[in-house]
Amino acid sequence: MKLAEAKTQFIQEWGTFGSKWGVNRTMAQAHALLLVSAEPMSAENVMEELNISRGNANMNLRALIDWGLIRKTHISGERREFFYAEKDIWKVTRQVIKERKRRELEPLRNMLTEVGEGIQEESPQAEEFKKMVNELRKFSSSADVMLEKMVKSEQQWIFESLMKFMVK
Amino acid sequence: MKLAEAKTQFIQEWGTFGSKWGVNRTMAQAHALLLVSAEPMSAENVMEELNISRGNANMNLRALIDWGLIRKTHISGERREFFYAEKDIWKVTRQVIKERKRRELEPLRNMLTEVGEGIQEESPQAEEFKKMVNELRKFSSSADVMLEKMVKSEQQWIFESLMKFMVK
DNA sequence: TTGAACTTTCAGAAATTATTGAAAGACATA
DNA sequence: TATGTCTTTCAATAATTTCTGAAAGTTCAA
Repeated sequence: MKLAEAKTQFIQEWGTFGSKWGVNRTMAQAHALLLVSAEPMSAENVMEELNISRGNANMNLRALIDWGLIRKTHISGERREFFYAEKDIWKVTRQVIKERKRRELEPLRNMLTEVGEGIQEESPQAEEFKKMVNELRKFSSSADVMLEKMVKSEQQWIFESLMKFMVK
Repeated sequence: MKLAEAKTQFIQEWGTFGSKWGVNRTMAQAHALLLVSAEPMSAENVMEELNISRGNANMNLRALIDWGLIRKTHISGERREFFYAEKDIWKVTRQVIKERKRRELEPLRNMLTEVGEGIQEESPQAEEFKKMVNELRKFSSSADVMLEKMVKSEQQWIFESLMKFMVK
């Protein structure tokens, strides 16, 4: 297998994977591209590699910066900006957890609190609703604590530790 | 807050949440609806509650069955089918992990193996590519083991245990 | 075996999401 | 402050995803 084709396949499938998880396909592809690039890339490079427009490249690179997954840099003698990805996979994972938690999990938890409170009705329907909302709230609270620990942990050993612990 | 409006908000936001994670919004809404329903519901009921067509209701209820999140049942004297959701949140979580792992993580891991093997080239670019693919493979392997343990675990205590363990 | 009740399918339509490209903006140099 | 280079924005357009509804399929009681 040639490098170019392996790289293309990697980028394509990473894009597909991203889109199954609600991430813009192009954003995921740009991330994949930078992850395997030995050098920082310009917006121009990214446009060429992914066959996308300048606007699209700009928007998705900015989104990756907002997600904390890539950064801008400058190369001496060059005017334009270059982009490079965080390559430590554990750091990448933590960052993704952190952002998804903030953007998606926390609003959901707020909603659960909101809809769980202040329902006076005591019909079986109301009880069932309150019970489920409460179950979800308890669960999300545990998950939240766990994810927060992961975000703050410096090491990937969490996985290994968890594995050992759960042997049983 | 009235039950009806709390329920509507819950269903809507659950749908939004699902769509951010790559789950069809209507499928997530139907799941939310059944989660908080005290009784099994007919397709007709679901159509009315969510304001969707028969075809849409049918497809999304079937998808939920395929995901192992709801089941069909019969009510004596009734000809049509009724649907009810698994309500144990830990079981629901395990089932979602199991399915996403099977549908999305495993193909990705196969891809990593495929593109990582058989690249002869030894340029810095090729080395960088191979290194990253290998990092991802190692990481996904750990994650895979961890998720498999979670899927097989009978208890939600994993979270609590993990929390204690990680105190540090 | 017929037909009423219900379920499934899927081609076309609608809604949503993503992309383009041109214009405006920013910045550095002279 | 003019000019060239590069970046950002966003309205219009395109691509993708989802939904509808009618027809076909299934089931079952009579």
